[in-house]
Amino acid sequence: MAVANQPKKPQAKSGRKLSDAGGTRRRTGSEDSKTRATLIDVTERLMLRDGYAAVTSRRVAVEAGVTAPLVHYYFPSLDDLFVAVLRRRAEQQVVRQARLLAGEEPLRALWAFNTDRKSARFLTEFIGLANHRKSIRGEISAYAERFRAIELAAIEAAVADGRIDLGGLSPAGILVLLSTSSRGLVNEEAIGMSTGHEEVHALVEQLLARAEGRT
Amino acid sequence: MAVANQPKKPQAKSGRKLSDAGGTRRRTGSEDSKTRATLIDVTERLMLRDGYAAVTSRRVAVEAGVTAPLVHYYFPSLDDLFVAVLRRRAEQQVVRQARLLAGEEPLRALWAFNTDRKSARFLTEFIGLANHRKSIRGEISAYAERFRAIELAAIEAAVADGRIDLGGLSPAGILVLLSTSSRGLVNEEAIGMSTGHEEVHALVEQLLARAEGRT
DNA sequence: GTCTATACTTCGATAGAC
DNA sequence: GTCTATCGAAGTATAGAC
Repeated sequence: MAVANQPKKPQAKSGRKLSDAGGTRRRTGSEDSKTRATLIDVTERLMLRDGYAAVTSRRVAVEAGVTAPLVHYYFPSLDDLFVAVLRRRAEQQVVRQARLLAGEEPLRALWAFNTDRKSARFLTEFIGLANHRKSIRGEISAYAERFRAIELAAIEAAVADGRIDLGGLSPAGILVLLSTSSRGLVNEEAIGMSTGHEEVHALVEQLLARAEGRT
Repeated sequence: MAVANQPKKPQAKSGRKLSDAGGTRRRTGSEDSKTRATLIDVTERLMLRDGYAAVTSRRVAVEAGVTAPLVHYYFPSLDDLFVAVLRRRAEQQVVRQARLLAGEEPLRALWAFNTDRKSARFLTEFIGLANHRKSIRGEISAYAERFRAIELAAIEAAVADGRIDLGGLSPAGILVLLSTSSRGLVNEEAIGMSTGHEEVHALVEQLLARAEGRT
């Protein structure tokens, strides 16, 4: 008999809030702790290598050489950890993106930016995460939309001053088409698919050449 | 968060095997059991609603109104369950796809087929799963490549007999471009993104009209 | 300010009773 | 052919010692 799982306490049931619901906030590690940064690094690596579902406090702890509870000291809940990764990454990307889009060939830059393995994989993981953890969905889609808005503005500006010529095609349409397919390509590649990939790259290059000149 | 709880068994560390590694296969439920079909139904629903990471034997059991061990009776490991979902779904889709692609407007059919919410969400979940559970990655990408090959053949045939005119653009390139972006669109939509979506649909319609005629 | 001890829950999976 | 009893590992999270 013994030990059949007794009904435990009502116990806050892990209600998926960021940090703390509204009362007694538990203590957290300082923003500029080296350990904290390491935890974010490790989480990034895990997400890229095995997907968001592979991120657990224990695994992050092992990879970082610390104990699991320490992870919760810096990030009370896993959602907090994911959000920290998202924010750090987004801040870095905003800078990189601005530099790239300012050049003579914004479309080509966009394609390069979005086919970057790391960026594409990240965005995909976060989209999957947004679907799974509704509590951080808003944060994720807000960032994604923000990037898109910046890119759209860059393309529209380039069309306006004649740096690129889309032949009358919608800038927003082209942007989304390129963004989504670059992401898709990288994800397919990651699982070993390859049919048609070379052809898309050639096709896109052809379209970019037509819009921005040069072969 | 669910995530694999792999037994630490000595068992050939060569990675997960489907069903049984090589000896004593445990008993399994019959292929045509009603319960078995229900478990696959429930798993599909869970994957669509909360993502692959939300699929646990316990959750599946609750939703199906059975006990958790019964899930393992039909599907010794969770990977077996995922593979069953994949196979059943793929078989259904092959039929649907063949019917659609045989028509006068294969490109339009392709776009419709791939922007179907359920299909797109599924493929995305399986790609994520392939990344997370490497043991079934091959199975997943093999199916995806098989679908792509069929689609490619359909497009090439349509180009050959003049039903569509791609203006010299690569059929494989166009195919991958449409497939990846349709999937991306659906996923973005699922998390609440919308910038540029209308424009892509219009853009694609424009391109399809050019290739297959008609407005 | 940082980390350890530890609680409690849920996981995948198995053995063997019905 | 189906389900109960139960295991041991791993999961998130909290309290309180340094």
